[in-house]
Amino acid sequence: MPRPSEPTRERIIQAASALFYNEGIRRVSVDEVAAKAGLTKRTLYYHFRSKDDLVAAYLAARDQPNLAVFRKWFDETEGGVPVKIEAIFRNLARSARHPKWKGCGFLRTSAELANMPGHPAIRIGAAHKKKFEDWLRATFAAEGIADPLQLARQILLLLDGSFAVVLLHRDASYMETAGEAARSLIEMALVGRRGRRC
Amino acid sequence: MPRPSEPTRERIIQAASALFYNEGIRRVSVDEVAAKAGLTKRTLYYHFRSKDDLVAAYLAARDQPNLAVFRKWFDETEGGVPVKIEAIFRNLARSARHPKWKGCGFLRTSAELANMPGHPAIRIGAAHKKKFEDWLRATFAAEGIADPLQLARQILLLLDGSFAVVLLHRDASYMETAGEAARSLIEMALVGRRGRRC
DNA sequence: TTGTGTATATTCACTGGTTAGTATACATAC
DNA sequence: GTATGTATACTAACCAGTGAATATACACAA
Repeated sequence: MPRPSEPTRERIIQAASALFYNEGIRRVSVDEVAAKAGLTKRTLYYHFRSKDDLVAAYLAARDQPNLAVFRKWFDETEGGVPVKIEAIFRNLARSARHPKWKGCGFLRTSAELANMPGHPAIRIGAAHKKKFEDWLRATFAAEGIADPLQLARQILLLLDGSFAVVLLHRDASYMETAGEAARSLIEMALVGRRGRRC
Repeated sequence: MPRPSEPTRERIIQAASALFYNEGIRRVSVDEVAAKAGLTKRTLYYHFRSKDDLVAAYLAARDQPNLAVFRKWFDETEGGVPVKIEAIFRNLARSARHPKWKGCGFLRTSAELANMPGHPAIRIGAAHKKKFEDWLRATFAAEGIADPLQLARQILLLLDGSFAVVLLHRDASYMETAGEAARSLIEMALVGRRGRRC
């Protein structure tokens, strides 16, 4: 089967994704990934230059799907922007209650590789979060909010904070608390939109 | 030197602390910790039952000092509670600009050990964050805020979010953004304190 | 149609290094 | 002479990456 190169590469990324997300980067060996993908380590090294490359590919494969889910949750919720953003947190809480949930793969990888600041996987994670931040910023700008970037960053901080806190305490209700804080901040910014006063 | 058992144990924890915080848990070997402490691995295993034990001791040693720093930053700042809390974030931003800063040791450990939910180190991390949350709750309760626990958790989410985001982007200004969000939320809660209306 | 060269894809078996934890013995202090 | 504390030397497993060989598909020539 020399020709169909893509399915093999895809299969390796799927295997790596499951293992790296569930057990962490350094805890998973290249042999384990290869075994899970149903091939040998040597074949894996034909498709990826190094383990670091594979880690980067694992995160790159999660970039678009993750963003798409957030947008979907936003779009499918009826109501104003505060409610639609809060819905993202509520849906996230629902995910986080599944026993296999283990936080945000991007953040956990950046925590585990904190001593390698230039690592390709960290750059991919940073770019991913920037994309989400920019989507929030554009959403708030369309609402006429005065400082949409500042608000976008505050919501992002609440979101990533809830990933960290829920992972530590294994208590998904923190995500709903974060969602309420996010709604408050957005509503406050909307009220101040036209310089209204009490 | 058989007698002075405490200094040896202390020295091991100091060495472990520096290495685990800077490089992560799984990246640091017990041999490295022993070497940094100036003794052999066998001696280390006389004082600690296992590497997991040592990791737990590393976090336990950071519990009280960390909380003390936050309280100090709060106490030494002039002004109301919103400003005093914001000062914590500003001081944290200052720390985070030092090149050796690598986020919150508790959160990074919980991210790295996410597949071992009952690990003693994770329990110590969770207890640490609960103590901070409770200190915030008591502080807000003393101000007569209606739901002090909810507000405490929102501030905690912003704090831990800023640890995660700043570690990923290496941009400490997110901490100041989080501080402004925290101040907004507290001020909003203070205004609503007596059920005031516009 | 058939033979053949070449790029693609895969495997087996290995290297050199690391790692958590231990068996045993030795030293010091009281 | 016994508790405590330290060191040497070891085990058994693991792990990232590689050398050398092999198998398949396809393009092109005879």
